[in-house]
Amino acid sequence: MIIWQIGKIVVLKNNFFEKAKELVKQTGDRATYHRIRTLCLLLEEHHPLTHREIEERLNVKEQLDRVTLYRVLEWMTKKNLIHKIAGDDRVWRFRVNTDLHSHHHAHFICTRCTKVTCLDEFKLKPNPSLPIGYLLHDIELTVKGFCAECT
Amino acid sequence: MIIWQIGKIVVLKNNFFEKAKELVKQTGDRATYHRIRTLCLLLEEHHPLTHREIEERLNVKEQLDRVTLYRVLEWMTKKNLIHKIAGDDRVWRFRVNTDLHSHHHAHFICTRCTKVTCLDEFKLKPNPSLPIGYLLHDIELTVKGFCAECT
DNA sequence: AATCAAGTGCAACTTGGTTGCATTTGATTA
DNA sequence: TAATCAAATGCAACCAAGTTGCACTTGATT
Ligand SMILES: [Mn+2]
Ligand SMILES: [Mn+2]
Ligand SMILES: [Zn+2]
Ligand SMILES: [Zn+2]
Repeated sequence: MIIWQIGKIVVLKNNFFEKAKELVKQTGDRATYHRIRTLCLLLEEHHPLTHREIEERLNVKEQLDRVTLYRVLEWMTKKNLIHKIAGDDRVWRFRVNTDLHSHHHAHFICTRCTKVTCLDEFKLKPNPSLPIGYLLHDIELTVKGFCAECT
Repeated sequence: MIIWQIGKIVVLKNNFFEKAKELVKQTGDRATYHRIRTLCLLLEEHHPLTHREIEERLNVKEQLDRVTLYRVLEWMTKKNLIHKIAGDDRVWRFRVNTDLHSHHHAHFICTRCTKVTCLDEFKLKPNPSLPIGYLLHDIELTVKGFCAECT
């Protein structure tokens, strides 16, 4: 447990590496270094990240092939450790699924700076009416506009 | 005004070319052949089309450069003649904006056949609460699952 | 320590979309 | 009707996100 202090803001930084390791092991698949490291990063983050952003952050300390990262992210999505969000710039953004942060909420995307924010306030009604024969898997609600910094 | 009959279903096919021409002229910008032709096609269609799908349909009769089509679609979006929908396959889909078909409704995307259907039934509440400083421009609600043909 | 499928790195590829620039065209004007 | 000229188009080259194939490496199991 590390404590960061930025100005007057105190941030408690939990031991995300151990948490990530545990979560990866729980899937039953191999607990590889890159899987743990990537999940660890996503656990730390407060907003969804693109493949590029993740790659840049991870490559600061140790090299990681971009194809491997694509496969790691794909695997984590399949294992429900993370979820991905389709942006207006045709780029996926990834965010960890925790108990607190399920993917049943809306996302805000700033059309000026392209940053994505999760709108946890927004609750969606779980069973909308669909045409006959249609099967619902997921609902994605995206709000577009300018964020506080871009207004 | 042409009438088509498929089995017992009678379809009235309006003069979309003249309608398209009129709509393009109303913008004040140049009423070019490709703009009119593309809008004409989208007026006829019952569901959103990708750039590819539009290109294929238009190239049946006369050649049209793909870059020009990209620019025509971009222009029509800017002029609010059409709107585009972000799909899970990282491909834009375009659909005409008519008075009846505003873009304030939800879209269903089949994750098996990738077809997109407009859910005109779905109404969205117009003013959701956002964090302070955030400015809303648009809401996009996408429902994912299997369509009637893929279930 | 030996085993071997699962995971990784690398190169080559695919695809949707963009950019720069020379040529053509549609509305305006003479 | 012909001249004009910015707007629109066609073409080639480019870009970036994501995928595929295959040889090499590694983590769990024995
Ligand atoms: Mn989210
Ligand atoms: Mn629509
Ligand atoms: Zn912003
Ligand atoms: Zn389908």
